Amino acid sequence: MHEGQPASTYPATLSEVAKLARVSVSTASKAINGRGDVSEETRRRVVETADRIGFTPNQLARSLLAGRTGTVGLLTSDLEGRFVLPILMGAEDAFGAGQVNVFLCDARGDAIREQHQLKALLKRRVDGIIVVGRQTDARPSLGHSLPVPVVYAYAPSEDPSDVSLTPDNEAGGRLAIEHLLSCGRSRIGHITGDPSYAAAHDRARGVRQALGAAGLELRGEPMFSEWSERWGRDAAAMLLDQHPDVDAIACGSDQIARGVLDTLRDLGRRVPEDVAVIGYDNWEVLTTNARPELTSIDANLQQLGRESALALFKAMGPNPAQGTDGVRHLPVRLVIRGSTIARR
Amino acid sequence: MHEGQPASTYPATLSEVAKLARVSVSTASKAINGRGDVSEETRRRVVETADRIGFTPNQLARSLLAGRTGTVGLLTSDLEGRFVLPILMGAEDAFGAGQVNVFLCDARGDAIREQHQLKALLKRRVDGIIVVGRQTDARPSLGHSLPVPVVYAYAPSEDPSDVSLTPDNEAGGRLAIEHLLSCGRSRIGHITGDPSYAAAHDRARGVRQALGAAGLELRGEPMFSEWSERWGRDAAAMLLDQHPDVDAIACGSDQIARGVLDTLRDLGRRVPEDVAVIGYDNWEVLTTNARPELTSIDANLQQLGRESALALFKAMGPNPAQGTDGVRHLPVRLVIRGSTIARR
DNA sequence: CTGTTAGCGCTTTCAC
DNA sequence: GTGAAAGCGCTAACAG
Repeated sequence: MHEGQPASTYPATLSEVAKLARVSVSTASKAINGRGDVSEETRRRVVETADRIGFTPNQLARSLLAGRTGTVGLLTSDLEGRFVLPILMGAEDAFGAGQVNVFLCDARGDAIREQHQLKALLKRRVDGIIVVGRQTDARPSLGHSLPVPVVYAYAPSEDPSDVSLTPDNEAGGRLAIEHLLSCGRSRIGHITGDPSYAAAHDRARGVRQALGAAGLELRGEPMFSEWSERWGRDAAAMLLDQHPDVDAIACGSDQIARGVLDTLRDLGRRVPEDVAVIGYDNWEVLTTNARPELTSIDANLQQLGRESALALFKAMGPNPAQGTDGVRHLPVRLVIRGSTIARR
Repeated sequence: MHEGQPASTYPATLSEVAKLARVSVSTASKAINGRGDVSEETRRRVVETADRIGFTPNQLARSLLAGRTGTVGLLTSDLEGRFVLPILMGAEDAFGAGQVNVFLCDARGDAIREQHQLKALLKRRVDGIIVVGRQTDARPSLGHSLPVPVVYAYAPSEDPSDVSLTPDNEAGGRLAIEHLLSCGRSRIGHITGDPSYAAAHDRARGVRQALGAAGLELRGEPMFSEWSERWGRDAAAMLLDQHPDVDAIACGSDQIARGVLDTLRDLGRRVPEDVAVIGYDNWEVLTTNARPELTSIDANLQQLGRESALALFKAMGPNPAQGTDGVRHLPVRLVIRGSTIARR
């Protein structure tokens, strides 16, 4: 298979192929796309010629004709990309590699910029748009007056008639506690992050539910402040001071959990023997390097991306199934490591 | 400004606008693009009509005609996105928001997949391609037979006639040491990562250069193993055992530095008073949460992205300046925090 | 100032 | 089997 022509040359067109193969453009088209009835010999000659001069079909022309481009816009405000990349990968998987290409646009959390990017995507006739936020708080809808379907991933839309997919943080909180309970813990504290995040409250609610279901209560109130190791360190010290008997700490993020581990170590408490610790997010760089390695809740973001792509795909198809509207809360997953169960 | 029409409707075309505004398509085109001579009144009428029915010009048609699409492919094997995202942002900045859109393709480190993605990008007639690797080791060239210019970012191309931009790791190593020297340190060890990475060797070379220039020698040999906190912890213990007098440790990554900090703490060495520590990468989640906060070397990836975009831009333009070939090593930057200079 | 014409590269009837 | 012709949506000559 040839690699095309020198960089300076103009990309070959179908009519050039046709001329060289001494057939008409339409025949060349059919030959190359395996369509229609073309004699085996003609097809061979055309394909060979195309290969020789490095013909690459112009997808723009095809798209113009077809009315579909096979492109999708990923509109994000997730500067760090912790959420957007797994979602991108999941989407690429779901669409099937090479079938669909993704425009990644970063709006930098700016509504004006988002409108710009949206306009640009529409001009390029994307077949659909996935909007990825960086928090799980509901965000304003792009509206229903768009000519393409939209799916909201991670950050759901405020509008319940939009299609949104977001991790089930409440279930995550429950899952964390159920695991701690199953490890024989019962005196559990909860240190979490920024109270302006819905995620913090959702997880805390799950924590309370699971404790309540077991007839237990949280040690103290959930402690809110920020998603940082520093806060984890400080809060852990406070918690241990006020409730020296805690035998487990559920954390709102892995960063916080790392801080908690540090303080426990400083205070001479053994993990997990004296106090078990569980994080949230399963951010590998933090969890697998911790001492001991950190048990955590994984939001299955790649799966979320795949599902988002699937939902979009469905909405892009001929009969955009109506029943799938609203916020879908996707299951999360427990990843057990040494901070809750002693390794041998 | 209207938002377009209901999702079900077909996107309006220019000829529809023209019909409704009772002008010809060409006049409508001129009016909308502010081109040619159109009476003020006609322009107003056309623009108003376009707005009313939510006309969005079809960029595919424009591109087909213009021969340029205003799109760029970002071909990456950087699964985590630590490198690709800042580069993407820098590129978006450099191109000017909304002017250019970026197709992000993940090849998952697979050469076959990369070829697929490349083909897809060429079919879509991207105006240029930026290839982003996840290591600074040279990678195989995509070849010179492509119809569009290619710039290699982070991972340079093996082919010296390609345009490559990569951080100057050697300078980074020097910068780290020069900083430690300026802090009055002289008994310096070097703990770094995977010896199969060029980055590890380049940084180590810089370290040695700067020490040599000051008439000093490294304490022991550079210690290679893996880019992890665990290795940082283990190596630090070893280093302190063999060279108890070290007063500074230059680390090959922030992860390693975090591990080093942990061990120093465990052993009761004060940082930075007894031992100064410097990391590499300036990965915020690691540096700003460390105790004390970690001084580090920042590779200016966003800048790298901007420069890559600029280089591509130049190569995409009418006279693709020839003199810019080869590997450009971009300057790195020291970010001073509490692990090398005591805070008051 | 405005409209007519041609054509970007391709696919798709529909005759031959 | 093959080719001629129309047209996707738009812009850029050129006449009028």
